[in-house]
Order: sequence, then C-alpha cells, then structure tokens
Amino acid sequence: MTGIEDVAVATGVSTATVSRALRGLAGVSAGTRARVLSAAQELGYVPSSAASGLASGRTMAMGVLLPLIERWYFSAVLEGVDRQLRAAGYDLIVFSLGGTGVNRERVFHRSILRKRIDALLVMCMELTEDEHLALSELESPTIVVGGSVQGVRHVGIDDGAAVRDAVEHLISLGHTRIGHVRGGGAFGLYFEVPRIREESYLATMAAHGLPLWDDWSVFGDFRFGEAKIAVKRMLSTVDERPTALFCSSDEMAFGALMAASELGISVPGELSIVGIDDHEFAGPMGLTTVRQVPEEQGAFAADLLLRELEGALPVLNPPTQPHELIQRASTGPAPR
Amino acid sequence: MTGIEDVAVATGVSTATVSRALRGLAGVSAGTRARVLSAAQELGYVPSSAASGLASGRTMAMGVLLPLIERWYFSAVLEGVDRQLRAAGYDLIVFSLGGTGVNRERVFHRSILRKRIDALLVMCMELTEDEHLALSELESPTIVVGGSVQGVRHVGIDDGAAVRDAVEHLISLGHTRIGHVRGGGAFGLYFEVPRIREESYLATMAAHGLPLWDDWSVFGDFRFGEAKIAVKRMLSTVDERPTALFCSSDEMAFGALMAASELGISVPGELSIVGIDDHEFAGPMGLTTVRQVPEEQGAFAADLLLRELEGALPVLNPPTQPHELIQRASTGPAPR
DNA sequence: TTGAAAGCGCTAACAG
DNA sequence: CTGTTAGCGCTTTCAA
Repeated sequence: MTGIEDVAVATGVSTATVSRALRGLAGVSAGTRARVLSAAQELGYVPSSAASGLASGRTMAMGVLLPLIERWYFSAVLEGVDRQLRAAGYDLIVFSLGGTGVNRERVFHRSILRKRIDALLVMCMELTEDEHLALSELESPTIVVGGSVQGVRHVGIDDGAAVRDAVEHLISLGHTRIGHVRGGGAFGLYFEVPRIREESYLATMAAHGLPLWDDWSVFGDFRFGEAKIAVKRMLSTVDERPTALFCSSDEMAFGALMAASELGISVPGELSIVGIDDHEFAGPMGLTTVRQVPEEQGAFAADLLLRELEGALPVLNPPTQPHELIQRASTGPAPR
Repeated sequence: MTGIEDVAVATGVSTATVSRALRGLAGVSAGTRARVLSAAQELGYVPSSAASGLASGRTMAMGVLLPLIERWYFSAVLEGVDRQLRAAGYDLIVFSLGGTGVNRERVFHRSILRKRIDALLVMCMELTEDEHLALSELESPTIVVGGSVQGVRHVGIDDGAAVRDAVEHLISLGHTRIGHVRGGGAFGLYFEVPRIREESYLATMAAHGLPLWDDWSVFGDFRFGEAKIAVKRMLSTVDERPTALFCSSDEMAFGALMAASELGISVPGELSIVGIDDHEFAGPMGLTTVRQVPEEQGAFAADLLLRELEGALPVLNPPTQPHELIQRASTGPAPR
C-alpha cells in the first residue's frame, strides 16, 4: 500500500506538507500543491481512514440507525441521506436492528459508540435515556427523522396534520362512516408513527362528532398482504360497512384496494380509500394520498448534521417538512 | 472518553492484557478476564475502531457497492447482508451510486479504497479493469451478488434458467404469442440483469420456434409506472395482441396487471402475465412469478466473505442460488 | 511556506 | 499468564 510517506518522498517534501496539500489547507504554495497532487495521483495514494481518523478525530462517516432497511420509507430516507453524504465525501454506515428490538443494545454499544462515525441520524425511534447519555458523551451531533419524539429535535412531516388532512378530505366528501387501517409497532421498540397516526385519526373523527366502530379499525401492520386480508375480512363480515377507509400507509391502502376489488366493491363508488406516503405505486394505482418525500427528509437531516460538523450552530428546531393531499381516483363522494 | 488505559489502571493490569481479555484471546486467567470485563463495563469503555483498525489492520466493517438503495432487490440484499454482519459484529458501509454512473470513480477511489472495509460486496455490476486492479491491491475479498459476470465469482440465481422457466410455463399453457416487458440498464453503468433476461427470453422463444414481434417488446425500466404506461400503450395500439406477457421483474408485472385491468382485458382469460422476483406484493396480487430470495443471496455472500476473513479458503465457485416457479392466478391456458 | 516531532488509542511481537 | 516496547499512518502543534 502506498502511504503518505511515499508521496512525500516522491515530491521531496515532508509528510506534513503532503497532508496539507491533499486536504486543501491554506499555507501551501501553488507549485508544491500541484506537485503533491500529481504525485499522489500517480502513485494511486488514498489516505487510510483509520489513520486519519485516529489522528484527527474525524472519521468522515455518518451513521444511520434504523429499525429495518427494506421498507419503503426507511430505504427512501437512506437514499436521501446517502445523496448528501456522497456529495460531501462522507461515508454512510448503516446500523439496522433487523426488524426486532433484541439486538438493540448490542448494536448501540458495540457499533455506534465505536467512534466510527462523526454524527448519527436515528430513524423513527425514541432513544432510551442510556442511549441519549452515551450519545451525548460521544459529542456527535444527532437527529431523529420520522415519527417526532418529545424533547428531541426531529425532521419529518407533521403526522398529526397529515392524517387530519386525509380524514377531513373524506369528511368533506360527505363520508361519516370512516374506518381505519392501522400500522404496527411490530418492531418491539419505540416506534412512534403508528401511534401518532392512530391518535390523530381518532381525534379528527371526534372533532367532527363522527362515530367510531371497533369493527372498522383493522390492523394492517404497514403491509400490503396483511392489510388486504384484514380489510377483506372486515368488509365481508361487518354488519354495516364503512363508506371510506383511512389507511395509515399507502402499502396498506393498496391492500385495501385489492380487497375491495376482490369483493367486487367499487372504488370510489361504494368505498373511498385514502393513504399516506405517495409511494411510487400510488400514482399508477390511482390512490388518493397525502404525499411526503422521505428522500428529502433524509437529505435535509443529513445536511443539518453535515453543517454542524463544519462548525455551524445546531439547528434546534428544524422546520416541519411539507405534506400535501394528492387527490386521485380512489376517493369520491359518499354514496347516496 | 474512557480509553483502554483507564480500564488497565482500574484493573491494575497492562493495556495489553486488557486488550486480550476484551477480545477473548487465550492466555488470560479467568480471574483477570473477569475483572477486566467488569471494569470495562463499569467505565463504559468501547474500543475506538480507528485505533484498533490502524493497529490491527482489520476494520470490522464490510462494504456494499450498489447502484441505488431504494429498489426492492437492492435493499432486500442489503437486509440479508446486514443480518449476517450484525451477527458477526461487523459494521455495514453502504456505497451507493445514487442511480447514476457519474460518481462511480469518486465513490470508488475516495471511499472504497480508504481501507475502511475488510471486504467488499458488489451488487449487480461489472467492475472495470481499473477497479479490479485497485481492489486486488487492497487484498480485500470481493464478491458479486446478482447479475452474473464472466470471470468474477458471483452469488445469485441462474437468470437465464429462471427466465426460461417463466417463458416455458407460458408455452406449456399453449401460449405462442408471448410479449416481453423489459427492464432497464438506466443506471449508466454495466448492469447485467436486464440484458441477461432479455437474451434468455429471446433464446427461449427461438428454441420453441415462436414468433417475435417488435411491437410485443416494451420497455418498463423495472418500474411499475413505466411498465403500466408502456404495456397499456402496446395493448391498445398493436394489431394483434399477445396472449401472454413475460415481465423481467414483478414490479413491471404489476404495471402490466394494472394496464390490463384498466383496459378491461381479463387476466388470465385473455392475457396471462408472469414476472420474476416474488416481490412482497406478488402473493397478494395473485401474480405467477419465479421466486428468488435476495435476502438469502445477500446473507450467503456476506457469510462467504466473513468466513474468508476468518481465514477460510475462498470459495471460487459459489453454488447457484435457487429459483422456483410460483403459479398463481395471473397465468392460465391460452385463449381458444 | 515548510519541516520535525509528538502523539491519536490500540494491537502485536517479544520477553519475562 | 502478563508486561514492555514498538509501531499502525496519519494530523497537528511548534519552530524554523
């Protein structure tokens, strides 16, 4: 492996000068810098991150802690984070819990605290006090994306308002019998989003004096398949059907759409369906939904952290990210 | 930050002994080990990965290079890789090209070669000669997952055979007019899968002496939306419709399903549709498809690399991963 | 503008 | 079984 020493020898300067030149620091003459650069290029020199990390205390890497990788929202946020990191020359280290909470402590202590990262982005989780403490000792800037949590700064949409917009859209179409397809906190950890969305659905219904039937609330676990089964069962067994369904995610709304189609229930004629997300499939499926753009949320949060690493003052109250009702073919006036 | 020295002082031993005890090396008395462990625990000591990486030459991290994160196959493989790494105490570093090839060289040189990783898993790409060379100098074990490439060891299904199984399934149902919804190499880089699948479709049709119409081959870019539009246009403008469609991915097959539904073409009565993947939605949508399990592929490849890092001999010809035709409701006998 | 030298925090021989 | 001693390859004062 060619090291900084080789470049120094080749250029006839000290390693200190090579280091300065390569990092673009001031105080290197243009000539020297050029010679260093070309020598480095020629020799194929790439600095060792371990060595520079150890010496400088900066790893040039950012960590993302998430419950699971392969879920639309999570991987989309990751994509946005990665975009910014790539532009800034940072590496992305992914700490996934793999869908369960059991490894959480190990992941946290064995991986996150190893000083491998300069900053941490936490997705959709509430940190425990221990974790908070450990992080603050690390002095790495931290931020939470998705599923706001009290007392921690957070980037994301106003979930409560987004749900309200969805439900009130149904109400404005004359619906009064509105069911809910709920998401799950099946991760065995604090996962805020499903709770917030359910609460806002209930609050909105109450605010409009609309009836809540237990039968109309089914559990779809944020999944197409689960939601389809649950909605199909509900629609085919309930005494009186709802005329509309608010789904806590688009993937569950697709399941509801499918359930209705298999039961021969016309959408939106007999049943209106609204989701949240604006998933890639929502447009082609004609699903009315509330759009959020996770990629932008991830990019925004990553940028915030990146700027702090460059010395900017922490943004304590990041602006709420936008959401927007997108009307498509799956919602219409209440029957009769 | 508490360092190894603090633990040593607290225990009354040398840092070398602490290091040995903590890593579970032989040659430490049970009593000493216990005292070291409890002191480390008490002090909340976590080794610095930069320091141990520099000293030992092992980073305890694995890199994954991929074209894009947010795509079913890629994030599913990532999930499988992560599962194994987590179990082995390794960290996962993600190098994404973000959907384009433009940053490829920078990603490669500035990130991958920084000695931040002990091994590299490359997803669905052919490496250039330069890249190969650079990697071999690094001496990190490397493997490719998905989209086999000549001369490089590779973990994945036999794409040719999988396509053949899908197309021959249609043929066995009496179909002779079989169209193709193609995926894209829209990544601006060597991306093998779409090409392999197309070639196998063509070869299978030829082997059975079946006609190929240009009109029946449409480009869906591996996306629901694109595929839906392309298929809908094709079905509504072509002189003679195909009676079956082979789609190079499930997501495109969903688009085809949607297109048929919007045109009032019954599936499988008038049109049979088969995909490849067994995407999470395929079951609930009743899509006949060829199943592959990317998560297992990723886990398998990661394991291979992990074992080599522990000194095992390289597996030069990893076994082909299984695929399986799953018959569901979207395929049936050819009309008439 | 440049160089010398002292670490960064750990691991790995080599002794004892 | 344990300690001593060198580094790993950079960055960063401090002098020149």
